[in-house]
Amino acid sequence: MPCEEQMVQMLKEYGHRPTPQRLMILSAVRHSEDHVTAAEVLEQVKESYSFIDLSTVYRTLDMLKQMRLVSETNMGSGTYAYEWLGQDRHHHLICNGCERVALLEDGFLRALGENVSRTYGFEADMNHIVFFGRCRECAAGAVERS
Amino acid sequence: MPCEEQMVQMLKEYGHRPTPQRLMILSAVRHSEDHVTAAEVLEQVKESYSFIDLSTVYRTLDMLKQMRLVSETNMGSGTYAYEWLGQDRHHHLICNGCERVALLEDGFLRALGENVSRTYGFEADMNHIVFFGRCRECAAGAVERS
DNA sequence: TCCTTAGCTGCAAATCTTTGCATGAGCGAA
DNA sequence: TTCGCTCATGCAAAGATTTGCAGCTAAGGA
Repeated sequence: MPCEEQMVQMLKEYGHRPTPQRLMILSAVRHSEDHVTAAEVLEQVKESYSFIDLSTVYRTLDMLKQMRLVSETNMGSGTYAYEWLGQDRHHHLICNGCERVALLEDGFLRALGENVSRTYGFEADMNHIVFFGRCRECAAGAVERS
Repeated sequence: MPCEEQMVQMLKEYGHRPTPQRLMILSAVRHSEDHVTAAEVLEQVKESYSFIDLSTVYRTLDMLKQMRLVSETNMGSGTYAYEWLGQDRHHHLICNGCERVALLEDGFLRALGENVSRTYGFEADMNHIVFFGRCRECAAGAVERS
């Protein structure tokens, strides 16, 4: 009960209309365990409303990103993952060698964000950052790549 | 003279063949003042070799990225910018509000990179990072977006 | 309640990037 | 130098995301 109303309120606050489509998309992202792609959101919403269009999903996700309710992360090969920004901020380290995904504690980036803010007055969105690079094993394996 | 040979050497070292296409693409990126897009590289290479294909450009840029000779940066609206990684590492702060692009000194990220390396043993590519967020002015302007 | 206006949506098309495949070009061995 | 193998390329098609547009809808004022 409070969840949906809260969302409606939030959208209005930002001058956005709380349309059914938006609420469905919002709910789909919010109640996902993990990152989701736009296509996955589409599938999920289609279960209750089959006329939903992918472009609407993208547009809504973009809006949610602007509102900082959702993070958008480039996962490498041309796809984006979206994630609800709950309390537990976290980030990723993706290895270009073995493609393993490791967790990066928020502390590192929070510190950087504050630093940047102090220096440049720029409020960086440090919500869900991905750094690409090489994990210990692949770095040791030296010169071998894809 | 040394420039081209050096590149050939580098490619071979990594087990890649120094084909004419690759050398042309490489040269195009290397001698660009600023970031370039794949399409811009294509145009430039076409001046000397009109059969070059966009997919070859993408594939080569990807290879150069793996070799850490070039950085790939998501510039927002679905396009990527590529840049030769010379001595002067730098990064960007892009405002989601006014789309202005500001410079971020390398020191901030070098520190973070070393920190991450120490803690996780992960060698992050901190070559050309972009953080999105809000600049001072837009943050002050509060609730107004796209 | 009805009207007006601005904002949204679905659809279709455009962009940008990636991938599959057959042909062709480099490189080392003989 | 020639042969054979592997890697690269160009082309075409597939994916993923963005954009333009006409019709539809929510929200506030009359």
